[in-house]
Amino acid sequence: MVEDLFEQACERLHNNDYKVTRQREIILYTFMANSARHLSAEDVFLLLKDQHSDIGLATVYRTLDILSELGVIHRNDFGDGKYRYEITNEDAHPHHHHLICLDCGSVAEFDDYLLESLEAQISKKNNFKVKYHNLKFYGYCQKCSEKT
Amino acid sequence: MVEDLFEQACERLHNNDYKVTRQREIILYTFMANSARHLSAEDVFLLLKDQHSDIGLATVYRTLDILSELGVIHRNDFGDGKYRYEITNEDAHPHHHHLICLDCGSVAEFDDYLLESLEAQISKKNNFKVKYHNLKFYGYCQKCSEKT
DNA sequence: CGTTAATTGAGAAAGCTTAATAATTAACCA
DNA sequence: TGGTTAATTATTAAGCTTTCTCAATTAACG
Repeated sequence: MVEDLFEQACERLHNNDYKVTRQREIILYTFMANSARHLSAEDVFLLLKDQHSDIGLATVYRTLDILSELGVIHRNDFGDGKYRYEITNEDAHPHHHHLICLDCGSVAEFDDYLLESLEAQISKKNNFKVKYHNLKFYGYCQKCSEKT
Repeated sequence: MVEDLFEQACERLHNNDYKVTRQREIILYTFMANSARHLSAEDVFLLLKDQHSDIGLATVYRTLDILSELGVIHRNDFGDGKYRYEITNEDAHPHHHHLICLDCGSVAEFDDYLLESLEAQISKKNNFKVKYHNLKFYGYCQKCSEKT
């Protein structure tokens, strides 16, 4: 199952004329090992620093671009000035959206089955071909609510 | 009505110990005169270039921060690397969300009355105090759909 | 009006991301 | 299996939006 994700990613690289390089493999494994987190480019770079200090920051950025273009990872913008990525795994963790705490910055998740019908309505009403949507709720998580 | 917006904004500045300066007035008028657009800081700066070339870019940024903090304008992030602002006018143009064309970058709008109940559900289910939400649909506008 | 603290303009600096380039390497084929 | 070729890489510099610094200016209050 986990291996499937890796194999699938390599296949996508191959099918799109990208080479399966050591650096790309390592970055892929990093996302698989941190599937619960939302990693920025620098997060990834720092995670590699000990074991793979030869991998440059620019390579991390380029790899994140390619992997998100291929849908292997998903790019999020939580409004904190940097993009954050998470591995895509529709089986174990289907399409979802985010709850962002305005106080501590923590990110929780919720699934979005409720949005499907809304998307159809919007498309029809506005003559707009929706490809994807993006929904974020900002507020205060339980911990931060209790603090005050 | 239009004057109300201006008066209201000045009042909010005053109530929050901000001064009503010439620069802030001019930037406010710029937003009122471009209520249909989503202006970036540089857009505003360029609009002022002819008549008010003495107003610096830093002042524009600072003013946008204050006005959006006070809710006079609203800050949008359409994912193109810069923030875009529009004047808030709940009477003439109630709370709404955006349809962003992946081809030409145009931004259309739709109202969001459908989201209110979803927000309540999310709050309850996740123990998360929602303050506001942000919904964007990405896809292709009618024009760009017809091109192909 | 004079005083005072906020605001301003200009330019430097920060922070994230993207090029440029010369050296390295994955992938294909003989 | 080894040679060839074009993609990929590390490093460094550069780009872009936004924020900071600071001396000079100005709005607001009495």
